[in-house]
Amino acid sequence: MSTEDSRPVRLRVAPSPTGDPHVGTAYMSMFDLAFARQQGGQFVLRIEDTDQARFREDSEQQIYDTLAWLGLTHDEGPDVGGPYAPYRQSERLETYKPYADRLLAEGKAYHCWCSSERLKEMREKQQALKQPTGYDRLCHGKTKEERASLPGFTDQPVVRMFIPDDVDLTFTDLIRGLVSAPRPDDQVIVKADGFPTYHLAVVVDDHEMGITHVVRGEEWISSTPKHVLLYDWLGLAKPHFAHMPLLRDEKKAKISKRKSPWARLTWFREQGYLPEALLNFLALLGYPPIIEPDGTEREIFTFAEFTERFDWAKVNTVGPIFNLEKLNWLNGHYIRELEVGDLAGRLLPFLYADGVLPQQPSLPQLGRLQEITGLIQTRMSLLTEATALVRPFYVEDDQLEIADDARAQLKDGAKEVLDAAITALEPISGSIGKPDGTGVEWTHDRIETALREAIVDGLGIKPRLAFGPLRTAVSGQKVSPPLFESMQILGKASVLARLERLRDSL
RNA sequence: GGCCCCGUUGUGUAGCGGCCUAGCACGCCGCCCUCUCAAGGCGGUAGCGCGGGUUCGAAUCCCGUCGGGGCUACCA
Repeated sequence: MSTEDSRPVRLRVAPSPTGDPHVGTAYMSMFDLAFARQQGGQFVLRIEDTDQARFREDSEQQIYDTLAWLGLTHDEGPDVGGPYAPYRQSERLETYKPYADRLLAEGKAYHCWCSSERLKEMREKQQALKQPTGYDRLCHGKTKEERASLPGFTDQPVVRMFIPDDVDLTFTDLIRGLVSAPRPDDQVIVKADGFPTYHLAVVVDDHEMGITHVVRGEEWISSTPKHVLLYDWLGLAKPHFAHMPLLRDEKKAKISKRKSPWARLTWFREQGYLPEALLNFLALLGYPPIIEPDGTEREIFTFAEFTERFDWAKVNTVGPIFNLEKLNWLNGHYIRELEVGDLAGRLLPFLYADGVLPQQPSLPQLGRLQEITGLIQTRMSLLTEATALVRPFYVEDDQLEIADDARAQLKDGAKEVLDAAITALEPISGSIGKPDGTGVEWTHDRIETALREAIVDGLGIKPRLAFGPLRTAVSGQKVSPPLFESMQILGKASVLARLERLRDSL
């Protein structure tokens, strides 16, 4: 496998549009892209839609959207075109036919008219006898007429590979070294509907598109001998193979969209994950952190840093379990690193969706959001968590909902505390100050000082007890962003109205 | 069942024959800070699946065993 080493490096990701894009697609794409970029090569997106039964209309667009969201942009693909178009297998049907015909003509493949019922029966019999399953070659060497007289015949034949006895079961993998794989069955390469199966299509397309490195999940190891055989039969240069470990769920099974919500790529965006956090997290699965020159490890890094040091040999062979807790921490970390304005902007779609802000927020509303964001930045691990924290700042004072648990924790002295707070805050001017910036009195410092004097010193109540009722009054919640800063943002009128409202309800 | 891949704390990983009384991160627990909750700081918890070898010496090499996973489709 060295004759093709001089070719420009080209990698591809080849998802099937059979539903929501899978997180594994992003995982593969990231490693593809990293290596392609490092080598100055190209990254191709090919849509493998040969399975007409499972095809889903909107799936392809979602693949574009989610990969773009993650910044895993392809150089060539159905949507952007490229020198090897078309990039959709369903549009390349005529491409595969000559290859299949050639195999047929050379006796390396043969027609098979066996009905699916017969094949099923045969498999069950083999299973029952504890035999390895595999096609029994009933159709091999027979003409259609000869075969038609036998049971289990269908009119439309498939094409099968005729696997030789001495088929090479080993191949070299970039990640695993020398790998041996199971002996293949007489694999179907063209279906009765004329569509190629994955095995034929992938080999032909990878060859025609000049793919030099095939990166895919570990589940493909067992199919690789078939592909190697096809390359050899067809006289094509073989690509390098890299079989990535399989992402697994907490039960250690291959992650599936059925069982794990996070198998769906769209889920992450919906949940309020940052694409940079997800990417960083994915890079940590089955791959070591960056080791600094001084020997310390660093788990937080950009895609560019990852790309720079990327090495296939460092990819682990163990399937990592997808651990949401670590992702959540990472996401929180990335949120904290964001510029406040940037974060506020990313919050907007969620606040619209949750009805906290109108689609066309006013300038003051946006200005207030900027201030609030600074207060809640360390208090979220997901963007979706902002809603509950932000909402109290945008509801009318008499519409503020007081949560049951917040009301429940109010002690007997709450009314007294609220009264004292109102009295203490009344004298502070709520004016917005002079144009030169002076004259502002309603600041969190002033508010805090006044309240401490009145309640902690004046009433002799411990701080944590003193401010609980105020927090409940102002935010309606048991926990909230810092109280005095919140009061500053809300403004004097609002704060007093809320304090009075709670007091009056007691 | 058959074939193949894999096996370091709960999770992600470092380790590639002596530097390991096994490091780092997340999680968890405790303390500090503190107006709540976070964030932050400090400390703690827990692991080389097991059994044989090889070797002066094994988490690192070999064998077996057990365990997990994948494939076994006219799905990818």
